[in-house]
Amino acid sequence: MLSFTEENYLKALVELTVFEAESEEVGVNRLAHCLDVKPATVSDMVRKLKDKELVHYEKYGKISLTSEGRFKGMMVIRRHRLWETFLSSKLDFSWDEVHEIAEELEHVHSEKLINRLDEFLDFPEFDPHGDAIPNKLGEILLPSRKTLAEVEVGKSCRIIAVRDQVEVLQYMDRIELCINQEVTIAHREEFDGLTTITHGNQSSVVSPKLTENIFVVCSVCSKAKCTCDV
Amino acid sequence: MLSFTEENYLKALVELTVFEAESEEVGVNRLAHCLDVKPATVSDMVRKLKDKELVHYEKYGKISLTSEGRFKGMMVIRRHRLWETFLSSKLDFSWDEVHEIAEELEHVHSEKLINRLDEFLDFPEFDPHGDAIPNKLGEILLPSRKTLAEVEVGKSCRIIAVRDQVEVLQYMDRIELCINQEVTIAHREEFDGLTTITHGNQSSVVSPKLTENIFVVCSVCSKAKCTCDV
DNA sequence: TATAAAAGTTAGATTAGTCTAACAATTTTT
DNA sequence: AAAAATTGTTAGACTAATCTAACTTTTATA
Ligand SMILES: [Mn+2]
Ligand SMILES: [Mn+2]
Ligand SMILES: [Mn+2]
Ligand SMILES: [Mn+2]
Repeated sequence: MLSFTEENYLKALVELTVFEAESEEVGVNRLAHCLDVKPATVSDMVRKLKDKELVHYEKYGKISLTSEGRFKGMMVIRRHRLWETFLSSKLDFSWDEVHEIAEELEHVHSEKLINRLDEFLDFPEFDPHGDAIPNKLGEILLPSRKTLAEVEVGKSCRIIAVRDQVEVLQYMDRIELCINQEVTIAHREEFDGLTTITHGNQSSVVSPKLTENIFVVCSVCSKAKCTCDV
Repeated sequence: MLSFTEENYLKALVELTVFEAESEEVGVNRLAHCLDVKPATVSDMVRKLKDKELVHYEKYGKISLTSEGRFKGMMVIRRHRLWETFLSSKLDFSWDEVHEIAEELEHVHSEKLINRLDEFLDFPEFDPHGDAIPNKLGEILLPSRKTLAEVEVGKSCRIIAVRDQVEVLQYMDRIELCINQEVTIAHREEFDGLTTITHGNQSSVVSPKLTENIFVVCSVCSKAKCTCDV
């Protein structure tokens, strides 16, 4: 059985090498920063994960997941996102509250529990932040998506996901932006990226700090399967 | 924030000094046995819990809970029993499966979560094994109850709770005994305590190993409030 | 290509929780 | 009340996860 710590390393590795997907491998410093520990700590731990055949790694080299490591990490993310969905849809938590609680729930190991929960929730495809939920085989839909910061002036798009950070989520609530909403880029200031968007009957001026954390697809694509460029 | 380990010590102390209630205090050996660790380990840990003002304790003396320790321990039990109820009533787990999973879920700390869960379950009074669920103030109903082994021959009683142990629960399923069921003591062998009971249309011969783990009240009393002797 | 910068490793320390083995205090029995 | 049994404590060791500080390797740059 993996410890909390080991599970968190695998989860971070999936996020860095599968979701962010600049590359399938990652350095010690990057992983350390992501887990908020020192590189020395990661150096040690990665050796342990290698002994357990959860990562590929050679001294001074890059870290990547084995297929077992990837599966185990994906299961942590599956649990995290299913619990977030449960908290949101059954216990009426708001989307900015669920992450913190799911950080604990994701480490409850019972496989039967998570599959029953999945069924109880009617096999949801996405969590409250629009992130796809891996299935019990560890497979996940990775829709091609852009950030709102990348959409050209004049174009329209639909929000399909948001980075799961309390400040982002609360800010979006405040200006009444939400998932599935149609947004049009009315104007973008070259100087600082300040963007004027229209959504619903409103118009807001937002900074890249927000737009870089909002993921969109072009308006005409279906939420689940969009593969076009916005 | 308390660690898993500290929470398990407090939970065990509540079980020994509140529920079993031979006495409000307990020795190092007894607690060690209950937690499946060595007395040396408990000696150390109890000093730590004393520093945190969770227990009363003097070297070579007995251990007892402070009111803060009692409250914190009671909250662990509240979480345990609410999750067991959730697993049983919402996710269709059988009563012998829920304990193991609740041992992990009970350490998820969010107070808001547990109060929302309580509401979602419609404020249940008892868990699937008939044990009362402490309220958010740490108060709990401790109904006077006997074990089935103590009921006299010829008398009838109703099962209100069962010790939460997989083997006991599975055995009861097998002979079709369950909570709220009416049972009559038809005969008891002096020699070895083997007891013949009638329940429903059946009759079974059961040993003290079973009857000592089944809690009952007299038939006419209400489940929740019985204070009479069977 | 030599040097500087960045990235990564190692050694040694710390904390939590556990153990065994030896010892000490308390309680029970004779 | 002395001896025996039980109960509890301490010392020393171990593992997991972390840190800092010093050192080494790799990469980038002048
Ligand atoms: Mn999250
Ligand atoms: Mn999420
Ligand atoms: Mn239980
Ligand atoms: Mn129970």
